[in-house]
Amino acid sequence: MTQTLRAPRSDNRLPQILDESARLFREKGYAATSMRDIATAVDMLPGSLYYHFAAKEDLLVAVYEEGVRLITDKVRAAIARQTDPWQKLEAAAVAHLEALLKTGDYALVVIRVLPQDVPKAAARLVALRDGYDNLFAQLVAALPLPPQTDRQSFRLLLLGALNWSQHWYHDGGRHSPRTIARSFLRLLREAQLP
Amino acid sequence: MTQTLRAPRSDNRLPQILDESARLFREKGYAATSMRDIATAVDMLPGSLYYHFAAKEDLLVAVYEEGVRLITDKVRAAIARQTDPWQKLEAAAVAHLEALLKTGDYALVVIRVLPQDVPKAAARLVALRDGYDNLFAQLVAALPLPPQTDRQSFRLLLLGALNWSQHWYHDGGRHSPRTIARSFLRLLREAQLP
DNA sequence: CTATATAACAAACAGTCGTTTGTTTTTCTA
DNA sequence: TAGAAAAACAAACGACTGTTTGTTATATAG
Repeated sequence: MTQTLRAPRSDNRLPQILDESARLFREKGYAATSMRDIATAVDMLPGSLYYHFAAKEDLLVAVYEEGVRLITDKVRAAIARQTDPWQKLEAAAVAHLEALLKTGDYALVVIRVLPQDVPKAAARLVALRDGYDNLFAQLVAALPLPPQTDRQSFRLLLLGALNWSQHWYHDGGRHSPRTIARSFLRLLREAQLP
Repeated sequence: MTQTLRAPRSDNRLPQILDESARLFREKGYAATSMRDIATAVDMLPGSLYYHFAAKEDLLVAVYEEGVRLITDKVRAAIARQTDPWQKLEAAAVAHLEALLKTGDYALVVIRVLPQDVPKAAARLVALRDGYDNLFAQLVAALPLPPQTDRQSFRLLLLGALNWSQHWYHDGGRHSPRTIARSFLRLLREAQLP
């Protein structure tokens, strides 16, 4: 067999394209970010981007996938270090929020760009998010809660509040992502204590 | 004094323009909605919209203001019917969520369009939102909570979860906006009971 | 009835959009 | 070092963008 595929060039600029795309998609949103914006940011001509991505939507999907992968990895790693169900959930919440607010732009794109903004790729984005949501559903399922507790609402309450924090969080604030996540969880946990 | 101002025409089409703008801004977002989209929806020519609004941004601000007014009115009315602090908050949460998920498009534009999407009007939008947030801050301040409770986190947790519900709520679901708001509040309240 | 403010049309403006095409430069492999 | 693949440039395509301008129809007040 002949080696038909060549190794990618060493100074690959694809990461840079993704980085700047993530930054712009997060800052301005998907629709308001033009391919020319991205091209300018990476110091290329607009057409050159189409060597790496067939369409603007594919560029977003790539950023989105990387964002989901990033959050998922962080949360999985955080969970693995704990054994107690409540501590697992707290670790997950902290990791989730730190991924959103500290990791950078990829993660924020995931919760800022709506699937409906990218009709042709919407189903793919929704599937990616659902897979992640399932992670939290399992954590909540493992909690020792009173039998009448609505675990779905519990998950939606926590995850919604965490995701919404992007709108009011700012870097120099009194609370870090870690303390925010912890104080949310404390408010929720005290409900279930004797 | 002479009457220089004339009464507006009876079949004023301004409400229709606002309605369709709200619908489109909610469905597609601000950037992805064109003036031609709106003009088509109200069966006008694009240029005719500029008789009513000087710019696209002004159209958004008008929708946004109406949205804030709508939510605020609903919540204020709901609060007024209650006396107990917890019941006031629950009534406010229910009204808030019903305004978002049942009232229509105006209210959703308020939490779906980010101020940063409209640079020239951003400050105005932020001010409108802050005024509304203050309403909830007062309700939380009135709650009989243990002294060590972080009331700011409490408010952000509740309001964030309520606002995020737009992303997963769908009309035919098992839970109505009212039951969602109530179950969120129950999860939060049980923490503070003896 | 007529004057006038209201509200729309009709048509275009310059600029930007995502994308395509053909060509050139750069880099790695054999 | 020659050849090929990778990665960029250069330039344009048609469609669409927010907006402006001049004109026309319509309703209402005097």
